[in-house]
Amino acid sequence: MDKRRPSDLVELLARGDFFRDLDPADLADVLAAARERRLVDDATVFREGEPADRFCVVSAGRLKLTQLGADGNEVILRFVGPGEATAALAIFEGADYPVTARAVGPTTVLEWGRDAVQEMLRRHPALAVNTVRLLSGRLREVQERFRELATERVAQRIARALVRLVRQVGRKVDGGVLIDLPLSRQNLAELTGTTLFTVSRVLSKWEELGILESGRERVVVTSPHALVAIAEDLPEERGRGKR
Amino acid sequence: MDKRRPSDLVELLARGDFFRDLDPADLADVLAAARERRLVDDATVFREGEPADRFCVVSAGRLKLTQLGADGNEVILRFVGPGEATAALAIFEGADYPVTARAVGPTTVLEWGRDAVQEMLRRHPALAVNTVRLLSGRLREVQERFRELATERVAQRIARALVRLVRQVGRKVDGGVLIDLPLSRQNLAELTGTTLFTVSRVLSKWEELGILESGRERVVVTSPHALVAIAEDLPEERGRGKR
DNA sequence: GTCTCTGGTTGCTCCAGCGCAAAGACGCCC
DNA sequence: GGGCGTCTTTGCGCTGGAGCAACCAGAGAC
Repeated sequence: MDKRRPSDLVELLARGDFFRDLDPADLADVLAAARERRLVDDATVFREGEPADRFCVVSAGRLKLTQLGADGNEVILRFVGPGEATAALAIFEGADYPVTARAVGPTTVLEWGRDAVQEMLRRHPALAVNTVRLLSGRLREVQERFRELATERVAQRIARALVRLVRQVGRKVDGGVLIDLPLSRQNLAELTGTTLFTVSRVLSKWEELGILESGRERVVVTSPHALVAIAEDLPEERGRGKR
Repeated sequence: MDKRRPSDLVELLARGDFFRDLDPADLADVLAAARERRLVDDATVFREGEPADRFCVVSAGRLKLTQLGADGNEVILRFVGPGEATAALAIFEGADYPVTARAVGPTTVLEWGRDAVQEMLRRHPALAVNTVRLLSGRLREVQERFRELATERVAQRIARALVRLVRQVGRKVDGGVLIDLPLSRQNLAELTGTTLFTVSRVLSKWEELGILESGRERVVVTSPHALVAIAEDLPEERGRGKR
């Protein structure tokens, strides 16, 4: 993670969601305009409400995007992994960041100021299309989660969150898939709109049922299938088709 | 609403969120590529899951965007008024509509096929920026509502929904502001992730308190101030600062 | 090894809000 | 203007899950 060479970064960007379809020469250009920033665990990249003046791509590690409610309780909107972009709205004058971004573990990000972003967009019109695609995807995902929150019960939402995390940061280990991210009960609660108590209870139950194993900030899904069944509210396994 | 002339439409688009910053000549061009479609109340423009092949701007009336959950219960994502665009993702090949759009009352929309949209984008790069701005705005709004749903209680959410509706479709009448849209308890429930029963109870209480007057599919806010206070959880009025 | 700190568990209580049923009120159509 | 269908209200019971407190466990720190 330390001996990162420019060519690695070029490859990362080429694979990422924002700069794809740019040829390597252009990527090198783009990269030249970036500033790399190293963050320690839990460092803040930008804060909700601040004027959005820079656009950012994770080059290593991971970011957590959150929003805070009135009385201090947070909501996790999503995690941003290597190659992924965030703060696309930094393109405009006058906008504020709608979320706070914090590092999950040691993390490095590439940042571009607004001017640089606009310059890039002008030079590479394909980027505009990528931006739109990216935003559409995010929008769809949040809408989806909104619907879930509005219509599903807690267990189902937790199952969905876990399934997503497995897909996003799952790592095969023996006995199952590890969610490769320090993930506390509190975190899961903030992802699903519930409390750490309820999450704890639900996970305990699933552990009894052999669906997963969990420890301190650690979840290993041993039966992804069963989890999906719960997430999708399929009658699977025992007839738990409640609602 | 019937004797709509092209010049009216040009003006509508110029004021709308998607085509702003185009000059009238270009707008006429753009308009020439559109198809106008008249819809009766509750007619479907497009359905969740269908391949997204057309982009659309409301020219008169209003659309309701919904998503359905597993067992038939719906969620209302937002209303789309005259001049507003929707289905921006129709720009891409292969995407499906993530929501269903239905007319609220007699409505007319302008539609463009994907090819036409891409042609427009190519000819008028400013449109790409508008698209990004538009999507950013939507994203921020949904994220906001997600946070509310995750952290706030029902009454507060209903207050917020009403405040938004007042801003969006409020019409001054004597004694307050009418929400100019047939709005049933069920609708409010689908906007706020609750049930029509709870909405009914809450509205009754507020009616007693003199905050609003409501009838069949009709809400007149008589004290917007009080409603905002509830929405923002300010200590306002009586000391009801629960939570 | 022990101390401390953070995170997890679990029992208990309580209540916001859901779900249902039955009755009421409106608007509309013929 | 009478009937009907849709929307609304309200009482009642019930429960999912919040909130708290007390306790437990593992991981560093020293």
